[in-house]
Amino acid sequence: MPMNPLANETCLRILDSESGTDFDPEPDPLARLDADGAAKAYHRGQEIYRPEDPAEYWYRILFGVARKCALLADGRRQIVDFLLPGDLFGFAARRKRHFGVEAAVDGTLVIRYPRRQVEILADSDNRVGRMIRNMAFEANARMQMRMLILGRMTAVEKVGCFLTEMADRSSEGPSAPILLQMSRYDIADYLALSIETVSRALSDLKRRGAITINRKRHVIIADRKALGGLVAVGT
Amino acid sequence: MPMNPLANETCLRILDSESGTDFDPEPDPLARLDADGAAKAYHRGQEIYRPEDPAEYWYRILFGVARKCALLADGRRQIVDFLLPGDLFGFAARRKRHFGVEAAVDGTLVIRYPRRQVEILADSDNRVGRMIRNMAFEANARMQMRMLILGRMTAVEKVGCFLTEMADRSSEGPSAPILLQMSRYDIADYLALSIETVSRALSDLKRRGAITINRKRHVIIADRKALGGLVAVGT
DNA sequence: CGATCGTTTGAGGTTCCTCAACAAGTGTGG
DNA sequence: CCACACTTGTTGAGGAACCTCAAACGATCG
Repeated sequence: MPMNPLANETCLRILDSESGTDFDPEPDPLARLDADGAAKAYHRGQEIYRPEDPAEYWYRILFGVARKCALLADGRRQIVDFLLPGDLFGFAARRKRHFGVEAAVDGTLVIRYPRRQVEILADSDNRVGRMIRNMAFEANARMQMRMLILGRMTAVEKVGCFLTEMADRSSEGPSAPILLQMSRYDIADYLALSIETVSRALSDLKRRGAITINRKRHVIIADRKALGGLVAVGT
Repeated sequence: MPMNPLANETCLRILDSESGTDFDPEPDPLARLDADGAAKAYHRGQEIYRPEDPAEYWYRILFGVARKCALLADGRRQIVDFLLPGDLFGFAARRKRHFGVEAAVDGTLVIRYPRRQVEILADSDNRVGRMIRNMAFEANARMQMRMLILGRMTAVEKVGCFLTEMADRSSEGPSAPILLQMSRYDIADYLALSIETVSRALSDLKRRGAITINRKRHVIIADRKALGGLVAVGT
């Protein structure tokens, strides 16, 4: 079945205790935390947390885009994940993180919860615990899909997967035109490509009629099948 | 600080509720499950579960090595993780998995727990829930490190990281000689390289004196610094 | 208007993959 | 015991994919 590995996975990243988890009536138990949360706006490039910061908070994007990234000493950068509205992030076992998170666009709005509060809530209400576990499992599955993309796909396939992922994660639905809020630099570091290759891949997809592009960051998927990197059965 | 990103992360993959997690006295609450578990031996290449199987069990490796992998329709394969003794795997939110797991060596011994039992235990004992959460967070951090390796490292760096990872995950300690139980094929698919490139990278490291190799699968790290891909601070 | 940033496109170079041959180890059957 | 097939791993030659360097373009902003 030809499908983008990340498609239809991402819509349920957070806040979706329904879908398949058994017996979980309450839509969002974590909402109870919002009273303890502090929201803050960030401009593009501003750090939300650093890898060396003690992991005393969990965060949730309310608006905008953030990037979770790792840096090598010689400047090589890998964006591990894009964080979109609704996404919860910042957990760490053992209080230590290994990645930094920065706003990828101006005006990114982030709410912050004290980790202790969340832990206490999780301990007192096992639906919360289960929800957090499932969230972590989902995140894991996504990361694993991304490893397949990073490791075994060509440049054009990577960009195709990226576009369908963004379409599927869009709040406006998977068929809406895609507004790429992040720069080509960010896309390149997300896909482990150079910006030039990203640009060429986009031009290539456009030439083939798989997408149309207006105003540089506005992409419409014309032929979804022409984009997806096919994921196979597991024999 | 020059360090292998995966080094010293992996020793605490499972069974380590101590280390940094706050207030968790019991060493392994999951051990209580062993009564419900069924152990089984697998030969090399035998499937432990398929991606399309309903996720009704969790598994733990007792002996041997397993590989979690994804397959593309045209034969491209990505090994997402190697599972070593002690590693717990097979969780999925929403009962659906996206990867298969197969034994990578003959005689791999795996114990299987009914998912319901684990869930019930997690709900009844919030130390278990916390432990599972932390496990998932650790797994996540590892996957993210692997993305950096897959995306932004050269072939030789990848192989170097792989060797130090295997050394650090070895039950015999990080300084013991490394017995590579998996084939070059598996290593290649783990690192997203071709087998030839893996072979050449190993020869290269040997030529430089970073490692010595006897009997093809027996590697001794001579100069650990010469292997590691340096992970940088997060600005 | 010039300056800057983000993006595209081209030319050339590097890394890694593919194809191929070969070597070493292992098991099988005569 | 050897011959043989088979698997696994190494090494070389050539080619493809992607990166680097460079130039140019458009948009935005002072």
